[in-house]
Amino acid sequence: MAVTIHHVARAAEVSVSTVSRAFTVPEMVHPQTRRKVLQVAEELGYQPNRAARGLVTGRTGNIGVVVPDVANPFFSAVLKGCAARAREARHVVFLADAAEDPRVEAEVVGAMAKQVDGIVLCSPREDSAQLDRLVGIAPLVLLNRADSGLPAVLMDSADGVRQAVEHLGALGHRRIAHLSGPASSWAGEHRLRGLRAAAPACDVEAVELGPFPPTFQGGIQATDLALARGVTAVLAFNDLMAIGVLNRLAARGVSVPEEMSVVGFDDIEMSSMTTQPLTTVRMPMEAAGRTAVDLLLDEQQPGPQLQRWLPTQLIVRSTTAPRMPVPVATR
Amino acid sequence: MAVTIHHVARAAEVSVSTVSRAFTVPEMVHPQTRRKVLQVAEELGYQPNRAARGLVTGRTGNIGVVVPDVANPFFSAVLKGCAARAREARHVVFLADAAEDPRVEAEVVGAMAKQVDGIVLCSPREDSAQLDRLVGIAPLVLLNRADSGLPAVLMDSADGVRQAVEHLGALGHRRIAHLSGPASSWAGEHRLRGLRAAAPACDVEAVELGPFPPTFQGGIQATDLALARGVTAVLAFNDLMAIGVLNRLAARGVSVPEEMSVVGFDDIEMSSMTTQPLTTVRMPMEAAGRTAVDLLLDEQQPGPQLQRWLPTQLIVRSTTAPRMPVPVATR
DNA sequence: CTGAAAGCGCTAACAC
DNA sequence: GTGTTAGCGCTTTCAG
Repeated sequence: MAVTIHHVARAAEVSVSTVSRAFTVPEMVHPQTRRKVLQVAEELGYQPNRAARGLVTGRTGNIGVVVPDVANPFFSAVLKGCAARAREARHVVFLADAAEDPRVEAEVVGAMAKQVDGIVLCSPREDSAQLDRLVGIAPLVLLNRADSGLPAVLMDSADGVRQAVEHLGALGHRRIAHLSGPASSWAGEHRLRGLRAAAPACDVEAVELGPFPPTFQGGIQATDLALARGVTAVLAFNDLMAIGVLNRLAARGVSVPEEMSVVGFDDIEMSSMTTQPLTTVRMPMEAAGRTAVDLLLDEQQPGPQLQRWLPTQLIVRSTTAPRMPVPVATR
Repeated sequence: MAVTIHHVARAAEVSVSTVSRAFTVPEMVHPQTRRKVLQVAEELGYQPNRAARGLVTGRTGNIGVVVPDVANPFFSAVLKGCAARAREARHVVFLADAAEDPRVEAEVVGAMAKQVDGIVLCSPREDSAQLDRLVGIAPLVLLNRADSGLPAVLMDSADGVRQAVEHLGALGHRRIAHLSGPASSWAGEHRLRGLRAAAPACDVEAVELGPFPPTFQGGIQATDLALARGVTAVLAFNDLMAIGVLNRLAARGVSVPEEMSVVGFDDIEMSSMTTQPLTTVRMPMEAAGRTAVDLLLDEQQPGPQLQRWLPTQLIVRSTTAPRMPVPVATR
């Protein structure tokens, strides 16, 4: 086995508790002793076993993060935020990819439970009842969903929708399509509510299409439906879909943004990676990850229903108005 | 505290050892006893504490993965592969984002060391000496780099370069630029060797440019240099750069692939997400992650210098030949 | 087949 | 300030 606290104690000619203290409460040991202990530890290459420590303290210094799909830029950005914040707090991140499967989600929560101080559940796919059963297994924070009275980090995408609709409305668009993602998506519901509130207020008609898979292919598939409904703009569930839409529009000879405006959600990097004029609602994903970890670390007293809303912002890349007559106020 | 093995033992009216055995060596306990134990455990919601188990068995059931940047699609794909393979082996993944910083890399290896059965180091940025110091702290597997006699998973990108050069050469390109990424990249070195070997053989002249940051911006920056050197094709370090190149070419009014062919490395998803004719060398990243975990799990006897090479493949999306006169064999 | 007991590496009272 | 000791939750001899 590796070098333990006993080896250090022996070599430094002190007791194990002194070594332990030198690491955990340095100010409690004589400076000289401390120096010697730390030096010996360094020489021996001693690193405290965090698992053993966790066993007795009850706190592990690990943060669990469960995502539906690491390869999804949305979640890898969240993950990056979590990892960064965790590191600042001298914690390490435990990751599980739930492969979009609710059962796997529950399973990994169980597997990580005792090895972490808390778990960030990103856009969990399970239903409320399943979620309830996880409460108590470990401190939980939801990201991108509010449920089961758990603390949650949420993005105000309803407001993002509002900004998008307002923008399009101001340009003269009167009929826009909303391409929804997976039906079970909490964020999707939330956006839809935002859409239904914003559309009448901006004098635009919202055509609700979907659900579609939140992918490039989903975008392709959705485009033809949108085109058939005679809209002049589409609001896609995420950037992957939006890029699919752009591709399909190009294939069908529809020019963007002259004949059709496209607005995407989620990922800022992605939109900078297409040469197409894609307008985006920027979601602060990395900040969301950081905030979720914050909540976990602060969680001394389980404040009931603690929710943190993060703002979203419309990034406009194209301002072309639709070809239809733009109504002018006549007074 | 949560429900421990003692609670189960008490409730099932057996000893802790029996409960333990029911989980770890089921065939060693009487079927009837086993059934009862497992049932009671289920009812109580008991989950073995893996940290405690690890303390005595020496094996934790955790796999550590260190990546320079989770948000990079290349690494998130690797991560996905690792997570998938780990799950199959009933292991969990411990993730650390090293933020492209060699020091952080060494640090997190230390932090994870005792909590994992082994660590996958993805494209480590540290130099050989620093790497040497990590050997022994924990079983290590390198991904995308060969060094310090450690087992490694490598992608045969030199062969990918060969395929790309051969392809371009066959189309009549005689002068192509190679945009390299970070200078310290092992994979970069390896590709460069591939390039230098392939270019003369295919009768093309390779203009080596760089190093550039392996980003969208890096591509922008590199493009102007490439253009000034009068090449008809560029081979970008990765797809992010390639997309930057495409954007910059568009901005400068250079049409692709008529006036310039662009070949990228790495990410297959990415290339399906641009409407531009981007040809790619496909890197089997997810498979690489899986393989790395395989190596870790198999690692009974530390086989000296065990290396696994994964094939790469050119995905051609555009076959336009350059405008320069194509040499025709006259015989 | 099952139970009792000895730790895994560490921290946290409790003494000195 | 420092040492001693009792566990944290679990597996694993060693006896029955």
